[in-house]
Amino acid sequence: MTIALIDGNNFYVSCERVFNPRLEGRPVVVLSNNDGCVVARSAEVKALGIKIGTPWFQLRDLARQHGIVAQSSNYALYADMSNRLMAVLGQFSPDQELYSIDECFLGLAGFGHRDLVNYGQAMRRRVRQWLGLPVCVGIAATKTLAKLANHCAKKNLAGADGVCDFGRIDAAELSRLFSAIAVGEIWGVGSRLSRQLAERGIASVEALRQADARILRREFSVVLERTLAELNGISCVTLDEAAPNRQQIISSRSFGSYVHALEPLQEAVASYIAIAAEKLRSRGLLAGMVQVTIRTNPHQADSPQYQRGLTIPLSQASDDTLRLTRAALWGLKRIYRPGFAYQKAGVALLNLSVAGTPQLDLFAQARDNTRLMQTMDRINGIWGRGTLRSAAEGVQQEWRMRRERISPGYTTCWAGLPVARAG
DNA sequence: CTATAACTCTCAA
DNA sequence: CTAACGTTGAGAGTTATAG
Repeated sequence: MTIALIDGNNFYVSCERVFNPRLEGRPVVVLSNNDGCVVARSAEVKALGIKIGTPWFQLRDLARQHGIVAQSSNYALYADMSNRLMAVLGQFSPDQELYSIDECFLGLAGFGHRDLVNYGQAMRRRVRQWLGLPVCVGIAATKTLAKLANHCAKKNLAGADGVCDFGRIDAAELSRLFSAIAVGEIWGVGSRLSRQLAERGIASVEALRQADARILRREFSVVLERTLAELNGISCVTLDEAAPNRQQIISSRSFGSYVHALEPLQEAVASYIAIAAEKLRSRGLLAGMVQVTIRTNPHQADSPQYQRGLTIPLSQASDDTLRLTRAALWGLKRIYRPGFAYQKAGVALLNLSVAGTPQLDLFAQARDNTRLMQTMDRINGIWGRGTLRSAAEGVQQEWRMRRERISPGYTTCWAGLPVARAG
């Protein structure tokens, strides 16, 4: 089996640059929701040593000093660019697994072996020409190795020019290459495992590859044992083209500023339910349980802390925003305590089942507002989310998150387009 | 006791 | 100007609970 992993370079930053070429060559970061932390960095920012996840307010001086441009994240834009990216890459293989917003695997079985580097370069050229986005390509025998090859392509290791095919590198050179890569770069090896492995003298990819499977199994987990097999070219993680149905749908956000009273919390929870329920319906699912959570700011250690959640089972699975909202607000009332500065609320839809095969409740009373929901989704699909919404979501919504540096919805909203004035 | 639900921890992007 | 630290999803392993 041969698998390619294609990954966007600095994806969010690159999306911003497509529509704002003045950002080209300048240090650019994209911030998380609420303009909180750095979630994407241009090469110039990485060169300054700024780490992913750094709170933006800690960077103010450095940013001024180096002229760093910060953008609020614009997920509508990135999702739209992602769809286009996946469509272009899908032209290169009948077997495609969408893995994340900027990554996909392509199955390259039966593509021959000599031309794969060229084939990868062809992908890069087409994506660059059609979308303006830079990507890198990793090619290898397993998903884990393809991810690692992609890392090499990004870092220009082993003479890669944006494409790295482990199939073209001989065993001795591969060993040398792997000895120079930290074990934490491996897919599935996070910070904790890296530390524990290092304590046992396993610090590089090569060291892990040479490790004993039984010992890894005993001292760590099945997962790491699988990773080891994958590193040695034995495929354990299959290419999944059909995305499985969701097990849960979550919508949670921090507030733009602290919230104390119950009413704004109710508005936020109702709004988050509306978002989650819309996603639920778009996937043709029903929720059997609704979970609601609220919490204060855990970073503010000296102010009173409170965190609670409650899961509410529904008598009958539903995709009706109004019914789900009632359940969530019922739960919120039970967990809410006055006297705290709430920083975040969230909802989750759980126990999901496929619509059309409902578990009927003999004693069911209320009926879902199916037609109303369809109408609402259609209107909001045309005019934007929240155009038609339940009164529970509120009007002013002062708790809404900060997005002070948002770019226009270039591909998703007419108002976002720069207009050339006549005369 | 077992089976499962509920919860915690880890990882990923 | 202030003050300010993300979101969503999954799987494995552990603990609590029901029968």
